Amino acid sequence: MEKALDRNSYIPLYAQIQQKLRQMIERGEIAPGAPVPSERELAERYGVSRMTARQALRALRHDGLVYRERGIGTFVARRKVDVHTRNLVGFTEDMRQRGLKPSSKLILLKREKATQQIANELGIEVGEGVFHLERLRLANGTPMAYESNYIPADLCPDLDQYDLERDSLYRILEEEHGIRMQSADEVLEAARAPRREARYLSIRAGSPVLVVHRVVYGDNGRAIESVRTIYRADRYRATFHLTKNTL
Amino acid sequence: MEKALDRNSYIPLYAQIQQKLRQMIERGEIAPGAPVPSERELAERYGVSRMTARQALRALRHDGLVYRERGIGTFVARRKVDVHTRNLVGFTEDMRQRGLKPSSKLILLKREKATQQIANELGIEVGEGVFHLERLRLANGTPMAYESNYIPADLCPDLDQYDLERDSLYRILEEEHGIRMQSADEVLEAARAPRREARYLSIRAGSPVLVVHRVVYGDNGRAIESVRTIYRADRYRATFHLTKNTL
DNA sequence: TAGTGGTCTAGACCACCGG
DNA sequence: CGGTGGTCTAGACCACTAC
Repeated sequence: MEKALDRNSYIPLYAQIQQKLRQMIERGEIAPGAPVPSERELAERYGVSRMTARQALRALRHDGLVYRERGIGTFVARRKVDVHTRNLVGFTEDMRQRGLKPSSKLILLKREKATQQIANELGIEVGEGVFHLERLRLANGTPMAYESNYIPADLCPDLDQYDLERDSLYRILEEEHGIRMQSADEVLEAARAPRREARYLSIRAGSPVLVVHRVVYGDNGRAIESVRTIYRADRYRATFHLTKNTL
Repeated sequence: MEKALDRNSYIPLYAQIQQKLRQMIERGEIAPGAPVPSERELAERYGVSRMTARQALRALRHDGLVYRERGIGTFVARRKVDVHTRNLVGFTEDMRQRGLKPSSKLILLKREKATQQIANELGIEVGEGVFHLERLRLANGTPMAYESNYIPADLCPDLDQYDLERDSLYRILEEEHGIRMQSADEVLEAARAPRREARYLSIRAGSPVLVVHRVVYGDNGRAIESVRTIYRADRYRATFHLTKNTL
């Protein structure tokens, strides 16, 4: 039954329960609309307090996998649209979740001084060092997006030492520099493709594109990067799951 | 000092604390980057347990108003981009949050039988009754978006009795029929404006538009509506706040 | 009435950080 | 060292739902 939790693990108990339930749901062992074990049942089954079981269910609800009805129970959500949940991942992971093979072509990697606008977005002073990174992003070998990043240079002074065609920026920041993303603000708009980016994307200048501007914050509240991504409108749609903030 | 909570209110204690803190932050009484009272301090100040104070801070973090650092404290977030948090609100409330005056022009309100696609999106059977609602949405009197809704008819059989030019659909569903939204899936893409909608929006056919498809779920997990909104790209940008799901 | 989720208590230990 | 947030306990009462 593999019901036991590892109480010595560095993974919190609620996260272990969450993980088990997530697997059961994603494998289809619990059908959409069918009930998930109640808080009290989970608590008894795994030998934890009800508050701990509750935390697992709350996280699943936040991800949109279940919905909860007072007085009735917790049920597997019946999703109607394709959802890749878009949980604060980079291009590399985003493409993988969509079943596509990501790759990159490095266009530019240069240390610059922050302009007024970039400084503002990153919460640093004008003139401070930033890395400016531009990459063409491909999915299964064809152009998907054109991405322009600005990263405060002091966060990662050796960024130009890495192979940013093959490596993931987020992986470098997280695994090599211990910088973890915690949240992000995103602004999405439709626009006409500028000539230069259109050429890289193999589309006609003026074609509609989806422009995503994202500022990512680390767990110390500092802005980690400001990135503008221009997606081909015919190849990319952004998906989100929204919840009422009664957490 | 107005520190007291109303323990007889139907508003939970954590929500009352959350509300007070939110006000203080939005009024600028606590500067960006400055610390918010700690969990233990809030607990003592308001005479609640630490778990209750914690729940208030967790909700504020989910909304992106604060960030938390283990071993240090909780701080007011330094936001870099304009954020209207887009917390599962309708057009009416969205515009108000942006400081614009919303209005509507009713184009169509008709009871129809669900097509395969609509039935699929709403999780009902093909041929079941749905209301089809189309409205031109204005902000400060100028066209902002063209919206096409489908709502299961059994949720609100008298929908055609309301004045949907002046009333908010979400208000009717919530206040008149007790149907509360709980979550939604959204898919955003850029496209060219179709001729018909372009005319309503006063833009040229083929101009770029932002297309938002949203399926809203109620607190019983049922789909409440499926809506496609075509926004003028030059007037509208969608904003989101994303958080790592470590709630 | 029995079961559910929502809220709340009054503690506890831990890892982490600053001085 | 004291303070912070992160986790966890073992209860409790409530509103709500279904039977």
